[in-house]
Amino acid sequence: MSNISTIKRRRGRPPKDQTGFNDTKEALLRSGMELLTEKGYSATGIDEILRQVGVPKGSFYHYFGSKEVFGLELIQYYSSFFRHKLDKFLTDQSLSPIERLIAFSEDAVNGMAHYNFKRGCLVGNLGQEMSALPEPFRAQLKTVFYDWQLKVQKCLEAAKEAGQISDDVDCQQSAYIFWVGWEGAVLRAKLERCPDALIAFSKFYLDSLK
Amino acid sequence: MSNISTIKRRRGRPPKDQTGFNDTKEALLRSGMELLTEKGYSATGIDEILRQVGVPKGSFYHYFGSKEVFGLELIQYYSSFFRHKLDKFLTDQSLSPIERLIAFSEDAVNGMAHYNFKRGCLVGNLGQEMSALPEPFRAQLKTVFYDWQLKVQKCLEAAKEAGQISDDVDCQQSAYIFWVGWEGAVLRAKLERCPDALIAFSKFYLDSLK
DNA sequence: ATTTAATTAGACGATTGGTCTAATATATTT
DNA sequence: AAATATATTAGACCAATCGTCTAATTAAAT
Repeated sequence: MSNISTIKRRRGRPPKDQTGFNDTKEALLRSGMELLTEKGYSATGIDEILRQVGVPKGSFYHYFGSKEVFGLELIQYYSSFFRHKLDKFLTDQSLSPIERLIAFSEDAVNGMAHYNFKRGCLVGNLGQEMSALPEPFRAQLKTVFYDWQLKVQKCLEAAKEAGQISDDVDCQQSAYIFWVGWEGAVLRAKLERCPDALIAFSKFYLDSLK
Repeated sequence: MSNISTIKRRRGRPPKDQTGFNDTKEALLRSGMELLTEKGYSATGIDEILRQVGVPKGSFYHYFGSKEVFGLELIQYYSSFFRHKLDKFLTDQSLSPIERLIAFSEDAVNGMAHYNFKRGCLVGNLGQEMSALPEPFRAQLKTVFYDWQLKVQKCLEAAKEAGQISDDVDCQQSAYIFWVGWEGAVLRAKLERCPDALIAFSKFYLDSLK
């Protein structure tokens, strides 16, 4: 099921570690990311995360003041993970701008297929749950979407420059629409356990740019 | 907050009621619909529904064998509620086919605004939560989407007939896309607590039909 | 009048969620 | 090296949640 390391940690203050890399905290975030992209915030219990990582509750509350704080850090964690993925595709100079968008969407299809369409997008999941979430989540999630939107916008501008898309396209607005629709497609792909919605939306969207 | 009737019910077998209308069961479904469209399945507790309606647990488990059964009935309840709304707009003969779609989306904007963008779409919410839900939910949700899709498809075919949209439009595929994107827009509207996404997607979609 | 059916009332046990304090081990200071 | 401070784990604890089950109440059916 999951391949998170469950090495037993020693009690007490750990020996100095110049790498500055925190194993337990990292593992908690990784596990949280897995579980929350699958089931969302409310449906995921702390105990579940703990069990998966193999640490007791004390560790969790040592690193995170509460589930809410954990959630907020997780958004950051996920968003920086996803930002890299986006950059990898959307600034790939070996591809034309439109090819970059296609590459991103193909990768997403593969990614979702890899987990049998059980995992979606953390940001989308949390957005859907918004009214059950602590209010501070909202601002954070909006910021993340805006960040992603900018990256798509840049890519569209490059496409326009290259004459791949119509001059009439409003790149900012169109990038906004992309994420609106894309999250809908991810949702639907999870429901149908198949990539149809992702593929269909991607095609539909790219056609609209001509 | 909520205006569900919390009339105290009498204990014991109720007097015969030829209307066949069940007050308590109806109230539980109504309350469930409110809470689940806001917070989803996992985040909503049975006790919360009970409290809102003002009945004890015994009543709940008298009418519904389990939370799962309740959820499944709720999907039916919501879907028939929504079907009426869809029909009201999408078969309104006083409007042109495209105007019907516009009317639907305007009504949705008003509806969401009315609840301060806290409530979304029950079916979308549950779709997002899918991996945390009992498996029988999946088939039911897919069926509902298919039903809605057919209604939009009919409307698009009428639009084509009337020469309002391009002959090239694949009405079935386009109706599918509509719901993919629309659910994304609802999600986003909830997150941003404003109708921008709904309006933007609606415009974008209609433009694509030309 | 008696029995049967429908419904509410709410106690109960198992499980889980989140918080908090104590125990333990290493680092730092003197 | 003894004393103190810091980092981390261990897990007790209480409140809430879920689902079950029995009793109580009322009306219908016989």
